Amino acid sequence: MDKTFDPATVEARWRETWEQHGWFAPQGDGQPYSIMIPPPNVTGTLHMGHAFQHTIMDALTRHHRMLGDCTLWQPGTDHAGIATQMVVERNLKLAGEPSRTELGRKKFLDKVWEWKQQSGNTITRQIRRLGNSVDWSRERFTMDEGYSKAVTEHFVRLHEAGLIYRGKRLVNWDPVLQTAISDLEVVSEEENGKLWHIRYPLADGAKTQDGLDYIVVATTRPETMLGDSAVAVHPEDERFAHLIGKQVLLPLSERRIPIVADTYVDREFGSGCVKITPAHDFNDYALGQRHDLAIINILTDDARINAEAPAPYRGLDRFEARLKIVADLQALGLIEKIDDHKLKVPRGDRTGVVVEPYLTDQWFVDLTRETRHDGKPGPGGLKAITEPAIRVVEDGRIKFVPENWSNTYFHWLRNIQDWCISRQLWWGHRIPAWYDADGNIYVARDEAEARAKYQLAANVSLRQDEDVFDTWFSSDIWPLATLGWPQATPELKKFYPSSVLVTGFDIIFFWIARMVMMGTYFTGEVPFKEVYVHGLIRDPEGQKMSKSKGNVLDPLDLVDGISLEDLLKKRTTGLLKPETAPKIEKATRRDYPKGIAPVGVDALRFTFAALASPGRDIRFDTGRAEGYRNFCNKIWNAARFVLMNCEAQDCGQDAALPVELSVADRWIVSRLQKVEAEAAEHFRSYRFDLLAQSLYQFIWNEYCDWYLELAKPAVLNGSDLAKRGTRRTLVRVLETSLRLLHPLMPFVTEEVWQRVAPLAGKHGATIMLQPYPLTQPERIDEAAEADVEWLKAFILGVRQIRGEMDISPGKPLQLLIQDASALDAERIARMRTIIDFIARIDGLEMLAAGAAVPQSATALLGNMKILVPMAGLIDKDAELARLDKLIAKIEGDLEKNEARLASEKFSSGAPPAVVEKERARVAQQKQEIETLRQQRLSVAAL
RNA sequence: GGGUGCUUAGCUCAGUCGGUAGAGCAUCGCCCUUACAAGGCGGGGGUCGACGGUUCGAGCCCGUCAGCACCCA
Repeated sequence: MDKTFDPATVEARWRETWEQHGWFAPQGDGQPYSIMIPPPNVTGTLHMGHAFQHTIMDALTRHHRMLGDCTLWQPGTDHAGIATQMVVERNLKLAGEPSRTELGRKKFLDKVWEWKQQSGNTITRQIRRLGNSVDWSRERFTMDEGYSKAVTEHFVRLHEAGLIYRGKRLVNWDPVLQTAISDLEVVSEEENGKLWHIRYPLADGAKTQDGLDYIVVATTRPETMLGDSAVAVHPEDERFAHLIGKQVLLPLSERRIPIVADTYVDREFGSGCVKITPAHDFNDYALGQRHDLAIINILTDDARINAEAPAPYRGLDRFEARLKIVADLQALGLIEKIDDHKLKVPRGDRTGVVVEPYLTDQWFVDLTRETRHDGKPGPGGLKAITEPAIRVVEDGRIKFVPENWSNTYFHWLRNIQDWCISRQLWWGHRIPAWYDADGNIYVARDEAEARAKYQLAANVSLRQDEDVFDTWFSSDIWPLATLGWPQATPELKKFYPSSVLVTGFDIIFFWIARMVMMGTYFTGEVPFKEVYVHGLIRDPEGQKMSKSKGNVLDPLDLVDGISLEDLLKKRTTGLLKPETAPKIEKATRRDYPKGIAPVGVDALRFTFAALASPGRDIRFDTGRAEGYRNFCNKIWNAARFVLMNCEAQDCGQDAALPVELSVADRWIVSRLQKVEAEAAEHFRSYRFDLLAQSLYQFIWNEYCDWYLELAKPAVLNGSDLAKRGTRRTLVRVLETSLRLLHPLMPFVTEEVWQRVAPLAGKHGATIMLQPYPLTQPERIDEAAEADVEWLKAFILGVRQIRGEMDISPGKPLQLLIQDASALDAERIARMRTIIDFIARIDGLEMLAAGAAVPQSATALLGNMKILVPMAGLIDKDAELARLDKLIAKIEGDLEKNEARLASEKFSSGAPPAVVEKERARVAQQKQEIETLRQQRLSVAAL
């Protein structure tokens, strides 16, 4: 074996072997365990969030596979309608090719498929590199034929059940993409704007209380006044009570519009009068419905002023129109004042342009009605879809981890709106609805079925709806359709419901809730039993990682390493705002002055696991990853040691031969049982951080730091029986540790296991199909643990003297022991070989109580004094300083403890056992101080 | 405005049942000791955000406040 672990070669070899052997596919007749991958965007690339999420899913998958479950991790990708269409459009533009609209629908879609062929395997290749054990033979894409059929099917069935309707509604309209987008795709942030106070003249000679012939409305969007159909005041606002029912003359448009009263109006805001534009504001729309107001749309699809508006404004962009309107109003003397104003501006999350509330025909899933929207008998969406989706979480059929995410889920579902599922895009599942010349709608699985179903003559010409479904209205059946739904396949029967969904909180609404709705609606069963919600990966400053901020990390750059120059290049090329490059460069130089050192996949995965504390985002720390790379190397070298000492030796594989187990052997086996129990518990509770900590601690601090050292004397000089026992323990504990660790660190464990397993009498083609270690409580040996704890304390005492006296570790020491208890003496006698070896002792003398002691440095172990004679070795002042430090430390503690014990409250209030423990501690500390003081006196007297 | 989470060593984070606060990285000293210098051994480093309450005892339970982050309106 090489002296250091080289991840790259090991990874390349194993990920191919595993996949080629088909070991990722479900096998055996164990109980089913399944995880559906949250399908990444097919044209995307792997980011840190994926790598993190996949680490967790792979750990769970490998764990259950090793437990003998029939385990499926279902992979696949999503077509990501808007995102992909935008990417392809941008590529066309960059390449100077014809635009989407110039190409036309069919040719454009060919281009998208081309792009998918070309870049669609980037992300799956990246997933492979991380060793993720997904069943590639079952890979699905949401635009696959079978999947698309399922999407159509679920739409048609919902439609037949009266849960889908088409209607003219205000939607969020992205004027660049020229499509409706959902609330969830709109991000509203506070921006600096203006509040225009505009005078609306009163009609018919009406006057305000102050005798003015106009009222003032305040608006943040003056251009919408072209579509005003009323002015509203609060019904209890005395200032305007006499004007309710009167009319104003809308400036510029010269239309008469009514003054209405509605409690929606905030009397304190602006002038207390609000202009009402039902076609261009959600609140105004609702108010307009209540008051039966006209709905006047004044915008085109690309947010220009349309022909409804007065001629001078037609064709102007909405922001140009705003300028002109304000100027014209000013010229007319109708601007009362203009204030600075902060307001929430809604922007499309893809384009960043201001989104318009816009009145269009769209398809909706009913989620809010008690009964069917079409008046036919049967439940509406509230009863049929929404309430059942709430109930399955309430009654525990779905459990969120951490639990409190269920509140977010409930809150959203209890305030839900109908779901607009149509998008004015080309890339996606085309809506299976056809229109005849009169605009009648026919919904069916295809045109032929539509004709048959609605008994349409062959000569009736039908035109299919141009729109496609919202991408989430296809991934909502991901757990079903990937398993073959609507067919009742064996896979569906076996793996649905899936065991757990692993995902980020940001898509609780987008995806989780919708899978629950659809899964439960169509099968009566939940799509997954648990939802593990993980945090976000952030940069070292705690910022979200994003391309535009230039702080993204490619997980594979951590795996392979990257130079500062290459990282800079990656982060600053192709920026939407090239002017941010210097800032990005500065931050990058600060965070990664030497670039990023390669750590390998195992270390990256282990880092994610170690940082995966529940309910917490992760600031990614490359230092931590490097620490875990060292852990891989530690394992590697521990294995080298074990192999050097055990290969071609008798390692006790033959169970018939007798063995002798040392106290160290029994200790490490006992500790192993406890770690196995912890691992099981931490997997059960999704505490990957604690799991990582337990395994790291056991392997490094117990197995490597202590057990390998303790084993050395036995392996070198022990009897044949002892050698066999220790070799067997060395090999078995290592082999077991590798299996324990395998779900987190698949590569290094596989590579090492291949070499170590035969020595442990294990034979198998791969560690990934070996049983996961389970605790055997009967092998816990508290006596051995106590012995070794004592032994470690003994050796620590000697090492502290060495360390602080600057005595070289190699220099053999003489020890004197005084005031040993019978147990101390017995332990010394029994473990003498180990003590001599590890502490480098070449003489140990038990002194009688009260015997004269030469000048020595002292360590205490209980009441026992471990003395290192000073002659020629130890500096008097150094020893005095050391003793003073020790004494001061114990005195500090003692003072606190004595005060506590002296308090009446404590001795009468605390449980007797606690008081007793405290007494014993105080007595012990007093004794120690006394001993150390005497020792100090005798050293000082030198 | 409503909600959630966070605040612990210089940095990144654990801390289970309330019983004297831990890890990694960084730092200091010694050591290239036969698995490992990506290492070994030893050390230093803390008013657990603030205040109040419950309790014999609070990092942990309760309340108030501050700061930060996110979600919803």
